Amino acid sequence: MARAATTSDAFNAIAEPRRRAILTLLVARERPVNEIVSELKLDQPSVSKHLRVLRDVGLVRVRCDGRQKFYRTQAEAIRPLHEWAATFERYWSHQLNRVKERAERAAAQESKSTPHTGGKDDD
Amino acid sequence: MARAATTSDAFNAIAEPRRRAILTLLVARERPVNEIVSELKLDQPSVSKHLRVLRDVGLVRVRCDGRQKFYRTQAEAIRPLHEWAATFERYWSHQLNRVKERAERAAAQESKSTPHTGGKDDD
DNA sequence: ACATTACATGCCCATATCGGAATATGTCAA
DNA sequence: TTGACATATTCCGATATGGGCATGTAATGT
Repeated sequence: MARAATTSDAFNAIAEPRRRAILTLLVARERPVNEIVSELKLDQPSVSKHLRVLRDVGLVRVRCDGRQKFYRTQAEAIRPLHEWAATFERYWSHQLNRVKERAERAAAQESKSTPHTGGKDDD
Repeated sequence: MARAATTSDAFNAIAEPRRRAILTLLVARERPVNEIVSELKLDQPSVSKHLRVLRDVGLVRVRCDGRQKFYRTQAEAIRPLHEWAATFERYWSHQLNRVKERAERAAAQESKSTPHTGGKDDD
């Protein structure tokens, strides 16, 4: 087997930096393809292919008007990502708290004696 | 060119479902490799390879003790992902609000006449 | 009808991937 | 030293990718 298809998942789809750029560009308002091309300075077939991937995983929607197609980010599709990442939030808070506490202890010590070896801490 | 390396980015690294599983498993407490193997029912070389990728992008840290290596999720490394996704939060809220408003208007109308064509709404 | 505009798709190629199996490295124990 | 245990790395093959370029298709204008 090889890597999972880019279209298999929102996680796989957003791994590509240009696709993230496209999503960012299209979140505020819909835009026709040529505008994405000129704005991000990619060539048109490339943009179309990226849009295809994003479309396949529901990260963008299209509205057709004459010969133009207006794409727009489907923000809800990013939510699962956000929620998955949020799962880890309390843990990085923990770590930050530990760092903070240590800094505070160090500062308290600093004003008394200036030691060079801190107390024995985890991580 | 091919797809960007899995080790090029946290975004690329977490595209793989098993790597996400590993991160989830290792966030609460550190574990030796064999425990990851038995817990997730993957074979050992596979786990070692995934850990290598995660390590390369700073998503896990290792502590060596004798012949064992204890891995643990480095939660901070997931933060950029969370923040990138959070960028879109207000937009999916918007959409939800619009849906909600429409539902409320519809409900209000419902109690009066039961029309079949709503007002002209965007999206 | 014909040219032009706006996108989408197809083809080729170099590359990185993941799985599987084997093997290498490193540590402890007898 | 020899052997068992814990983990890492390597080689292989199949596959999907993204860039570049050409071509296809649909809608508009003249």
